[in-house]
Amino acid sequence: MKGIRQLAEHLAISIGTVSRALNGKPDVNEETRRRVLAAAEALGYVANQSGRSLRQGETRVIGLMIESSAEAVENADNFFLGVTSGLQSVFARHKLDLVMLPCPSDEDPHEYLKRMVARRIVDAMIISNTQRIDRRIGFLSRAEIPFVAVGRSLSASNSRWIDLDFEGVADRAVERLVARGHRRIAITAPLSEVNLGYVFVESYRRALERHGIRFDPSLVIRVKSSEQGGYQAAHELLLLPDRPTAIILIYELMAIGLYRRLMESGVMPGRDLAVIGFRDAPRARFLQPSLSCFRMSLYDLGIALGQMLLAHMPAYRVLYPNAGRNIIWPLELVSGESDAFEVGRGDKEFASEHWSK
Amino acid sequence: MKGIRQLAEHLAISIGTVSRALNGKPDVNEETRRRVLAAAEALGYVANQSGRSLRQGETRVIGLMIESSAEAVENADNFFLGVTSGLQSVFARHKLDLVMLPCPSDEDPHEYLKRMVARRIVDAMIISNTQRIDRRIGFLSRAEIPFVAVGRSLSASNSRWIDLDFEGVADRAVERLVARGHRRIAITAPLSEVNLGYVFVESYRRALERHGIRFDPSLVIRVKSSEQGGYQAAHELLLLPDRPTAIILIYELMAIGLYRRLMESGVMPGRDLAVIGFRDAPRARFLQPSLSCFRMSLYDLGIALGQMLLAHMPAYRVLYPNAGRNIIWPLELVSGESDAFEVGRGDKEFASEHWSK
DNA sequence: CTGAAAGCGCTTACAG
DNA sequence: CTGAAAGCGCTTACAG
Repeated sequence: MKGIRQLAEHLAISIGTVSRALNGKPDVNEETRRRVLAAAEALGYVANQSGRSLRQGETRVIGLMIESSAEAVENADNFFLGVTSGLQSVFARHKLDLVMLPCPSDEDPHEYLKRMVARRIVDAMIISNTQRIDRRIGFLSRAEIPFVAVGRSLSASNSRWIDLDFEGVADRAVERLVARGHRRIAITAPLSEVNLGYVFVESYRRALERHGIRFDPSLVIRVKSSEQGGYQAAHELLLLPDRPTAIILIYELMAIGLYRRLMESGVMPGRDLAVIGFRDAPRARFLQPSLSCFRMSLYDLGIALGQMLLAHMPAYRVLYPNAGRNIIWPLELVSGESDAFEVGRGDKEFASEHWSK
Repeated sequence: MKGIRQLAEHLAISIGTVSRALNGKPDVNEETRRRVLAAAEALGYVANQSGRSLRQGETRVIGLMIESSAEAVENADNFFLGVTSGLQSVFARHKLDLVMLPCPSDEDPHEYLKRMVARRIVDAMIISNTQRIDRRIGFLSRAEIPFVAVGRSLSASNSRWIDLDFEGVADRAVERLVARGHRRIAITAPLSEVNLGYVFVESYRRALERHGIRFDPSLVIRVKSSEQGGYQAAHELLLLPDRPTAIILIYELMAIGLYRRLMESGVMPGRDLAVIGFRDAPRARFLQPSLSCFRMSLYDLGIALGQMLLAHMPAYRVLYPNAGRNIIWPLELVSGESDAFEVGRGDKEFASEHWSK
């Protein structure tokens, strides 16, 4: 089966009618439609997307841009694959297909995005790994390409994003640790300009200050967001004068390397150092002691992203009137053993007493 | 900037000449070409891919089909993202773009593939997660869509694939363990019909028999290829009568759950049970004791896949005369502590003595 | 070396 | 309810 012309010929009918029947237009005789549909099915006909796209000015493809740099690969977990399922469940209802666009490591993400958009491979985009200043946002806005960002950005003055609740996580982590007597609490931050690093550290700073603890920049440990980075973070932490009694990680898998390095030095997480992770991951679930961390549903996040995107595409807007502008995505604390102890000024007993009165 | 017509108007030149200049056709005045290129750059013109595709009958997009089922997400690591970089380095030379096509969990992979191909979103495909019998292979062959599979299949009688060297891995793992006195060696296998499971178990069986060890089906532990599956595998192993002294894992991250379960029972990997993993992964590198496993370069695999695919696309065939049909991809053993001990008939001393003479 | 024109496979006003 | 025709944005024989 080649094209619509052959199908029409086979049915002895015009291509216009075939097209209308296939696309569910109302003004087609039901018997005709039935025959067309049956023949298309039998002959395996599916409309050539290039023809449709050219005529309609849309591709019915949504792009999810991800990074495939060496570091991204090294750190990769299932985040985007998890989100993908949720996105697809929304897009499938409108016969939109999702493709993942991996930006090569040696290409500037902004240039890559421009190329993809200009080529008109997709109708709309989901971008991620948002930078503090991100030129992609202005570009997509000016080009009038509907898009949603995973992660807020200073550049996103007038565009849509969903971001994880870094403030909430930092708040609750700090509060929990302070309640257990911790005063010197370290935190990890990414090396790159990715905006979540700024947001997370700032939230941590404010949370500390609310509890009357001075922010100490030397307790912000900048490392890669990977297992390796966790190992490095533990290494740096152990070298700090007046060693912190707790650490908050920005990425759950860092706990794997962190635990390893601590144990090499005989420092026991959950006894000598409190550790709180970020998202939970299957990998981190097998850590011993189990990791206190924050949980979320990637699938639900995907659904929210998909709905928010459709809410800003002219063709679907009316169907998603309630998909608000920006969302801070909540995470739920999962209590583990990695921070299940109390510290005091001098000894652990003091902390317990102090705490119980 | 809209289309080629506007660009041509702006240059006071015909669209045909603009097109030829942009596409590097030889019969264009160099001065004209320079002007066209400069104007395109200045005005941000990039050819609309739908128009090109329709006219040329090709999209210049290559698809990499991956699974996004719940289990795939759960088990996901950086395998495909790693391969992606290598693929792109090959495709970039020919201005081909790579998109990842995630098959939704609730859609049959065969139907999904048909839809993608029929819509003509891509010119060629890389498929993965090859099943023992895989209808996608016959479909792509009949449709004359160039493709390469990651993983061999019984269906691939006349098509191209690259697969990991499961035989070599099983051989060397068994040989290494037997040399250290092990006779009861367990192995994990996937629950699904994915072909690598069959290949791996069969290679293990043959390796055992070469060493005069009878194959015992009860030592093939079928679990999910994930951390959770590793936990389950350890659980089942501990319940086996006449407990095995060694286990070979088909997926490196299983070691994380396996270690956890073993340690819960006071069984120490590397002392009470020898463990050999498959590929190494950043995650598994932090295990203690360190995991003996097999290493490979995902980037190089991506390059080989890309070249093999291009070697079977009419437009590029001549450029890749040496990209053979099928490749068994070698892996290199990385010696860790997880199998660094010897066992004997009765006690460890015997084995050492036996071994040293 | 350049221009004018055909046509890739569709969808969609328009006419009947 | 159906058909004939235009046209989406390109590339490419063809003529000059």
